[in-house]
Amino acid sequence: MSQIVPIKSATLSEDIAQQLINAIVTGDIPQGSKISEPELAKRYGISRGPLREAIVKLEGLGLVTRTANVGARVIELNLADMLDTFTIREALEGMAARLAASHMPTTEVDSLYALLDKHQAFLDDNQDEHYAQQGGNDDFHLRIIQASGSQKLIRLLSHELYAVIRMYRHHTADQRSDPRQALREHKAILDAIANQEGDLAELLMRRHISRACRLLQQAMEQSTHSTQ
Amino acid sequence: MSQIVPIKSATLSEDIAQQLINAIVTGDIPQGSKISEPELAKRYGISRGPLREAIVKLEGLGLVTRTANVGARVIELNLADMLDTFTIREALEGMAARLAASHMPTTEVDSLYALLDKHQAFLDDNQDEHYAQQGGNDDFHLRIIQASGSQKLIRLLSHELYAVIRMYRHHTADQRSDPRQALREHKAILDAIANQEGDLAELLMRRHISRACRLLQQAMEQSTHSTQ
DNA sequence: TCAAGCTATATTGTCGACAATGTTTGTTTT
DNA sequence: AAAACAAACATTGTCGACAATATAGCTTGA
Repeated sequence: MSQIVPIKSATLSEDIAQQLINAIVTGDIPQGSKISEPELAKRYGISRGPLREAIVKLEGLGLVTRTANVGARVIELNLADMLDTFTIREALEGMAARLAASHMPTTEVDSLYALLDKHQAFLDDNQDEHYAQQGGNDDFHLRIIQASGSQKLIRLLSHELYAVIRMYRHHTADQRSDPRQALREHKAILDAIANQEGDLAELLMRRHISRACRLLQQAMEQSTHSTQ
Repeated sequence: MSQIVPIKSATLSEDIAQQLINAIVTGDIPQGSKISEPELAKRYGISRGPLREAIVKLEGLGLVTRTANVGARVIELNLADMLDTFTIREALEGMAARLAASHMPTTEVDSLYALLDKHQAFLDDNQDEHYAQQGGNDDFHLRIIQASGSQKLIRLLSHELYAVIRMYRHHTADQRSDPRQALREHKAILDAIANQEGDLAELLMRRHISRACRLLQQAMEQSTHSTQ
């Protein structure tokens, strides 16, 4: 439970915040565990000042909860919270798809089609399936979010929600996703965006996320205790 | 530009954060202005430690932006950002209405009908019209959000987004809202929720917010310079 | 033996001071 | 006179120490 790799940011506080985010998302700092300021300060070799600022930021990201005069704890993952998280994601990312349908330039549309073709090739070759399944999936989604042009959507989704979502993925060993089905859905969404059909794009994105949610739910119900 | 009323919270940091939120939302600390740590620390009679933690929290709420080694500034209100904000609100609060249609107990439905009746009475008597127009409006919306049962929706909307929305209201003098039309829309939304028609409730809520957004937009375009 | 209260310990919250970075002012040079 | 450099100043970032609160362990009493 370590990996104290300095990320060299402008300020110690940001640096530590990023390290803590990584540590929590990957499970390096386990869910539900207490955040001890003296311990972490010693581990990272900093004082408690910037560390506390980082913790306040984590609270804002919803990765830890704080109680006055008691301290911070990493959130605990459970089914209800996961469903809650994906409800938000469905609403926001559906809206992002709608906006992308109006805003996305044709060059970016083409670029995304190329990306999906690459995913298709990965699947056909069965080569590095995991990439297409995880990173590739996020890649597509993040670019749709970017294309929405909404600064607040970008921040809420890319920087805040996705931390928790990745945390759920990391903590759910078995990922019974169906990459080919996901890719089909991605293509349908992109088609709608290319045709500037905002309503349809939103609808398809919401269904797509809802389906991913159900898959994750099944995986979680399967391994109720293996996730601790 | 003062009002240093202690709010007596468990911790100085929370206290100051709440005071700063109020000060920014009401315009006591003007939009775009620099947040000087020494100045504020002296004004509130605290040290810079808890003040900085409060500022980090404000950054998380999107009320200030920070630059490393330079400091924090209050956000600047403008049309694009307002439209962006209401886009998020439309997506999230639409989802809240949908969930409320499934979750809201009949007792709460009745209670909300009573609330709307009270608003109706206020309007008919033309007595304290401003209350029904502002506080009452928020009252209704916040209770729908509560009824969604989603902790994350409640937090995102009630605690984060609404701060910025209130800021826009405070900074836009002329509020050409049509309280009677708003009330009609509220009733329609509540009807859909009472009938457990989630799709309809979401649709109506989104239209309702979209309309409020357009009204605010007109008011802002009117007084482009009076809002500074 | 268990519960309640007290004491000792550890952790969080706050403070003032120092270091590092940005900003402003004044000077010099072209 | 304008631009570039330098020094003085102010602000932010970080630190270690102290105060306040919570937790753990021990003692006492029923």
